[in-house]
Amino acid sequence: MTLSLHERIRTDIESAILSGKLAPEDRLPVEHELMQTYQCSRMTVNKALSALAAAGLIERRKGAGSFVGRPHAHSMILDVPDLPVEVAKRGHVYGYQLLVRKLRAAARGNAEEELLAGGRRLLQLDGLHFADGAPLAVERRLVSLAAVPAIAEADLEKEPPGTWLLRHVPWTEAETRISAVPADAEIARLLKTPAGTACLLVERQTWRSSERITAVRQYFLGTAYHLVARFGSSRP
Amino acid sequence: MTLSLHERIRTDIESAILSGKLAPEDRLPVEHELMQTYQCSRMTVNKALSALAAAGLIERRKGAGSFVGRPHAHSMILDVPDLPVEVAKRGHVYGYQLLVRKLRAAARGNAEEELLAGGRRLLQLDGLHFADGAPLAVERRLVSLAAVPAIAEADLEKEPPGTWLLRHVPWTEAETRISAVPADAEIARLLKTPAGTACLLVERQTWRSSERITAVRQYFLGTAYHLVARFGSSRP
DNA sequence: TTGCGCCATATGTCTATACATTCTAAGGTG
DNA sequence: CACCTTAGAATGTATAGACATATGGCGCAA
Repeated sequence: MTLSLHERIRTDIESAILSGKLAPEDRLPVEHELMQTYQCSRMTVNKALSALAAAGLIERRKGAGSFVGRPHAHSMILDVPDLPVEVAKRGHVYGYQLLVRKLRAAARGNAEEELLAGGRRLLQLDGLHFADGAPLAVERRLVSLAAVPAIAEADLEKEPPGTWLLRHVPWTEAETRISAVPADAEIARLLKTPAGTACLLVERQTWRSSERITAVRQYFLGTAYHLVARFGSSRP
Repeated sequence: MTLSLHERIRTDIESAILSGKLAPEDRLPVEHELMQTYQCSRMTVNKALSALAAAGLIERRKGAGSFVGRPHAHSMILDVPDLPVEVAKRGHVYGYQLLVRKLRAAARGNAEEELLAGGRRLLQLDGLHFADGAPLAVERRLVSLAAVPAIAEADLEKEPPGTWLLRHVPWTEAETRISAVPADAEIARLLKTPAGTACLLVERQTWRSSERITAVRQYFLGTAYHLVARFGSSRP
């Protein structure tokens, strides 16, 4: 793969930063120096530096120069995978079974559900995810019909609602809460495991510019699933 | 705030996509059309579209055109906070107790430990995190003395090693694995909870440009702690 | 009808230049 | 010494043009 010039400049500086050759707060060469170094026009250098700034690796200050940004030491990139894809990637056969499909109003007094419903009805979708035929996770999802009317006609028997939503509904904001809980009687029955088994609980809500789209609770069998978050080196 | 022209083009298209006016797989106007629409040069249009492509909102195919991308599993930002700070933020009093401080060689046959040690010795640091006096998490950490010789002299009785490392050792890469496990006998005893209690297990390794620095396992009391990850489309 | 090659189309990259905007530091003044 | 002004430095934005390269459709030939 031959890199274009601005890509080469970008990766050169990127590796200098990641290897520690350039420390946080260090000043980068100014654009005119890089023009000399790479024998190219300022626009090309600018494109490389702008990309690094967009990625958060450097900070550019008009009139002052470009500086290596401090690594925001407290935030990592968490991949929020599509389950069928993720299961396949781990070499298993994915399966899905829809258990409950129910059009209903928001539960009275449940502020979460009322916010999600937005005055209209909710579609409740409960289901089971399987890996190699064994239960992997129980999913309880609510979808706002106000936000996604099209889902009323979707065929969700084979394709899990998460995948359908991923393919049809763009979102602008999402929040995921991760915790560990013991399986209650029903979760345990569905996952074919003793009650009290440690489960990874993933709760996620998604919005499209302040309009709530869906809220989901996924109970993963603790021993069968894990999430991975990364910082660094995985930059496209 | 007055947007520059390429920002205006970008946000125009972005909102058209997010609002659903432009559906996934739709074709965008070609660059020359946008030049007409906005009465600007091709470079300006190109900058706007390139930014959208870098953000994953659109896909550009040389020779074919630009297309709205399928909404895909966005990566989310996971806050991995410093525990003392996080506990204080939730309004509790933080405490730490060092249980084990042991200089030792890597366990024979344990590939993980041997990689971390890099031929030299490891510092093993086990401890307990408290919130309002109640056990919150058990931590088992290994630090490479090859990478961080200074930690041999650090006072780690009061300050947890994670905080010390954060303040003294820059790192470039980290990987966190999150799962749910039942507490074994020892974890349960330390957390003052029955054996088998659901615990959130956070395993993290950090590197400084391919040199391993530290590996840590933290067992959180499931009912007392959770992690939050966010995705927001608002770019700075 | 099928397959191959060509060409219009669309994006990718780069140049050279121009002017705007913002920050820094030097130097002069009270 | 403190404060203000100002010149220069550095990035931000935009233009017009040039050549490179991948794509897909159309027409021609076997």
